[in-house]
Amino acid sequence: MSVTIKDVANAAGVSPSTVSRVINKKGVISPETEEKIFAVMKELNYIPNKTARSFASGSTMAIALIIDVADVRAYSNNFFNNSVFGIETVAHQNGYDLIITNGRRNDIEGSMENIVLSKKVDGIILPETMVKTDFLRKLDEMDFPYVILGQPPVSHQWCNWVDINNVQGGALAVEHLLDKGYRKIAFLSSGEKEVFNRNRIKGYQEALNQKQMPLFPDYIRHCQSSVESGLAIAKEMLTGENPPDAFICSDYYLGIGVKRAVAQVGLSIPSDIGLIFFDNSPVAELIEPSITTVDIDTLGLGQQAASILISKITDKQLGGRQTLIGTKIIERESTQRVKENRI
Amino acid sequence: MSVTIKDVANAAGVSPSTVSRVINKKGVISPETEEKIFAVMKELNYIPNKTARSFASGSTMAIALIIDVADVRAYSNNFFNNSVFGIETVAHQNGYDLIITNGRRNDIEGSMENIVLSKKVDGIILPETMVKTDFLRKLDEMDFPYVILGQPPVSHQWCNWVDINNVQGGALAVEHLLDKGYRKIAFLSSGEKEVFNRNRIKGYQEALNQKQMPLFPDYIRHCQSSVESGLAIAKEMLTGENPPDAFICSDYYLGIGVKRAVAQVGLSIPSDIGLIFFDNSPVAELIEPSITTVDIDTLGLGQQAASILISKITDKQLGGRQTLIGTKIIERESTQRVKENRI
DNA sequence: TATATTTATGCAAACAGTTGCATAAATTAA
DNA sequence: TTAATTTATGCAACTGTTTGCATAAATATA
Repeated sequence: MSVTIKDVANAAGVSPSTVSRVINKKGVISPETEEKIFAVMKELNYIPNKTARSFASGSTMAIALIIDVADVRAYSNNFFNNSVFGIETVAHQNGYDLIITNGRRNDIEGSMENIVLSKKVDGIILPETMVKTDFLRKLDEMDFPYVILGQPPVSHQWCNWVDINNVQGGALAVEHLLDKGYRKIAFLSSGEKEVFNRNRIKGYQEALNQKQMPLFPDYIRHCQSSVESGLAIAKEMLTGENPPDAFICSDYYLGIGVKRAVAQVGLSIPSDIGLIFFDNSPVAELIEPSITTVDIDTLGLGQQAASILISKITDKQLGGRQTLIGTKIIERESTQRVKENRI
Repeated sequence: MSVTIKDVANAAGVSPSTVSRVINKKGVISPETEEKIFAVMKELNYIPNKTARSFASGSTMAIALIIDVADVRAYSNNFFNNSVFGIETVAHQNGYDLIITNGRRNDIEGSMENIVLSKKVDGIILPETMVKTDFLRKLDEMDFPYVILGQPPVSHQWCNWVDINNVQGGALAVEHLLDKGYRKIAFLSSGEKEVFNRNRIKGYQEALNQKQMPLFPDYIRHCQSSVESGLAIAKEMLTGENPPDAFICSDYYLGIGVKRAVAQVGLSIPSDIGLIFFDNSPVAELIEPSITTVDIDTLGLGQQAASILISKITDKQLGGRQTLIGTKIIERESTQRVKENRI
């Protein structure tokens, strides 16, 4: 049917093992033999059969990304998109194929069976939200390489993980708003349980403390990730006692909610109220006023995760790597309390 | 090392072939034997080795999606996201794994080698933008299953492809605007070459003809996919002779550009100017006024593509399938020239 | 009861590479 | 010149599963 290593070997007058060694650059081969074999491979259009190689060598040269639809929205619509590109790019550079598999809520065991135990891939990347301690323990027992996107439970804090530096993001947002003259900064989170929200709040609190600003407990509110939720809570806060003069939101749905609330109570952004949301979605620069964001490098997140995973596959002795990907403020109109002095 | 089919066979007192037949539900097996084997498999935690199965059977139970970063934006940010979920879901339901591989502009041959010729997958899905006629011809010669997302060149119009019904989308947009009382409808495309733009324009023209409305050639403008481009061209049209009173845009960047242009020339949406853009991005309902969109079912696109591909893999005799996925109008404020009579 | 058919299972080859070990040839050291 | 070492290659086993063919046992048919 198709050309095999034997055909190449016969045509080149050598044994299949020699051809194999040329392909894999293993062992010592005389320059003439090597040249000859390359020529024959080209002539016969020989492409090694990946399945056979995996089978014989025991390594699949593939990694899997396990995802859950729910996660995709956790960071943003671009999260998946960008991270996948990052992962795929690095994987490809290193000769690995990328398999995408949906964790299908709570069926992480299914993924385990489908991908890990069936020897389909050499390593996996999985989001923190899908982590179950048992599952990680099994992986550890098997010495199976994995990297977590996000920060895992404390029991596994020394495993390989990569996360956005959400603490820093929260702090940067506060510092930026203080810089711009806002003094009463509220934080709307998209959920109490999410580790990333907790970290952002941590950064928010630390920055306020460090700048010796008062910390109002009821300025931290956990909402759902929706425009309606953001609108309702922001409106309540703005019309209550001790209203804030700025909001940091965990995602753009909440941000849009705040924007509407501000309009509804007759105030305006940025002169009365400052607004920042996390994740530099295209929405931020398309609406009016444009919104200052905390940019999170999801592409870098994916690249880093893939890179660490591949290192671990290559060298199983490698110790844990914990990486935080820095965030940065992208300044737009929504935080310009004082008109900018443009040069 | 790990449990193999032999271990199961030994433990159950049968031959490996019998175990294999149980796993694959092939041939006739006595109920007692089957039961026994299932019990042993469970007891030993036996998981078949996928690589070995692929190797022996010649089918990998995997499909690949070949993408190019450029395409991701062609339809929208959600295109990739949603389509991938659609593909993955259907693939998984049928026992297939999904491999994502970046076509890396113009290196479709590289993908061919990496994925197709190396026997890594049983079939591929690839976007029309990556299609090269030679490449398809090679696939045809090998009788290798593939499905195209979008409409391929005429030479391959009878191969398997799935596309959004862009002609219908263009027509629906026109009909909706006419319904709402707009009479001079312009179309801003995101590029002259793109097949989807040409189809949308075709639908636009057909609908206008059918409704016996005049067709102004300079109402069709090809822009770049950017806010700036949309703004510039819309402004030019609005301030020129014979200004339109409505715009259909190929994507939301152009749509936002039009929105800004309308504001800059002192008109307003929807009372003076109607606006619709393609692809129901979240942006559409977050900005003010909210924008009527032509919704394209990218999830369905992916599902359908995977479904057809798998049918083709299963039955190579199967003839070509050409599928158009219907679009629909999602009505919002930007096309309410006359205040809606709410009940 | 003998023969034909069906049912259930085993045997062994095949899939296409990789790799440890053996070995012949070439080179270097003694 | 012989022995030791290095270099280059081949041999053959091995990876885990599938599957065509053979066959024994059970059942149906004559």
